[in-house]
Amino acid sequence: MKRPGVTAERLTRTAAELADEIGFDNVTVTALARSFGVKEASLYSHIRNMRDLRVKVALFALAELADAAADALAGRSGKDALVAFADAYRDYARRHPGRYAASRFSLDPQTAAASAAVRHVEMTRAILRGYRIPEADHIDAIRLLGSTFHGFVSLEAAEAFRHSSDARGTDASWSRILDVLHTALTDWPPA
Amino acid sequence: MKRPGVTAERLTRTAAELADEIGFDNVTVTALARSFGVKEASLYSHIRNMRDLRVKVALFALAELADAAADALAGRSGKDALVAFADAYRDYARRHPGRYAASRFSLDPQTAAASAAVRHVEMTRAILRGYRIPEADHIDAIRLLGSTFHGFVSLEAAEAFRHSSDARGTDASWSRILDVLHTALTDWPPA
DNA sequence: GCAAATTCCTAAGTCGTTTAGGTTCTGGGA
DNA sequence: TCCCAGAACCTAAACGACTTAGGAATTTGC
Repeated sequence: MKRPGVTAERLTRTAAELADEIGFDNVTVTALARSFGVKEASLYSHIRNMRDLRVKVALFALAELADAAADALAGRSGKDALVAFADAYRDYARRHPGRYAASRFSLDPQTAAASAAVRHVEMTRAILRGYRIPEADHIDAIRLLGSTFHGFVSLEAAEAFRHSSDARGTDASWSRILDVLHTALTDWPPA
Repeated sequence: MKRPGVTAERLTRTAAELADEIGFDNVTVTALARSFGVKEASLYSHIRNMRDLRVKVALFALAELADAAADALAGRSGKDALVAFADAYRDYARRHPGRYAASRFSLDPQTAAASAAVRHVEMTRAILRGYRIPEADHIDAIRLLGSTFHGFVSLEAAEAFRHSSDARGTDASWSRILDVLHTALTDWPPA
């Protein structure tokens, strides 16, 4: 009777996949144990508790997303970089809604500081260097981009754009918004 | 032995208050029943189920937020209106984090169409009329503002800005972002 | 081939959601 | 006033999710 071979890593991966299928919040010990053909209690040899697992999935998703963004960014600059970065972000969220939700899981300070979230900020900062924005304003610009990307993507995921009076697709709005952001960064208003 | 006098309305209000204290996701039948001095099962005379209650709280929050925004908007126009509207949004989210989270609860199409969410869109559209933006682009601008506001506010709630290398407060970034949005709307790039 | 460490199990307790069905309170008509 | 219909509340119980304790089985390394 061979053992299923559960490990913390496989648990994290499977939880991430499950999250994409049924939603991050619906990933449960029961469902996870079932997909390994194992009893619930057995999982606790590998994870401390459910929160611990969610953190692991969050870190996994953050790293994966950072990798995707880095790939998209490679060799690009200026508006090209901005769009590629933004698209990588949105594509990931649409391809992996559960993992994206996981990446939004609120981490405690030290965990966050040691996570790939740092790379996200660094990449955003790299994009900003393609524009003439005072160093002191970078933090504001980073927050602007982060807010807009995350806001759009999460509203899109929640289908909050579904009932706009206008039947226009979200793709068109997205590229328009990137145009606007590019212009805004280009003509960054002085303090 | 006087009866507690539970009603759907009081349940909704209490759930909203509770959400602000302990978080929208942590509002449970048990906690709610306890705060009314009543058994769990008794709540089911007033609501169909937990999801039903969450929807009620979402509608309540959406309406309350729309009222606050409308107040803020009264008598203002141009950038003044934009900033007042945005501030109303952010203030509400900070004063009532649980209700704000509730207002993000994904509603089904018909419920959403009958909700105060419609007023939110209308108010945003009203603000846009203060700028020279082609009617056809309004939907994009609405989505831009909605994304940025929601994105900022939710990242702020998740304390995602906490560990930015820069120790700068979020207030400064917020007002800067509003400046940038104002400029972007003013110099709306042609298609 | 054995001992230790690991993996997995059973059993059980807690908490949250929900239903079924019974009891008690309340208001309005006879 | 009395009563009775319907509303408000209850007990009991099932189910699912999370978690711990302690034991059995399997794998690993010597």
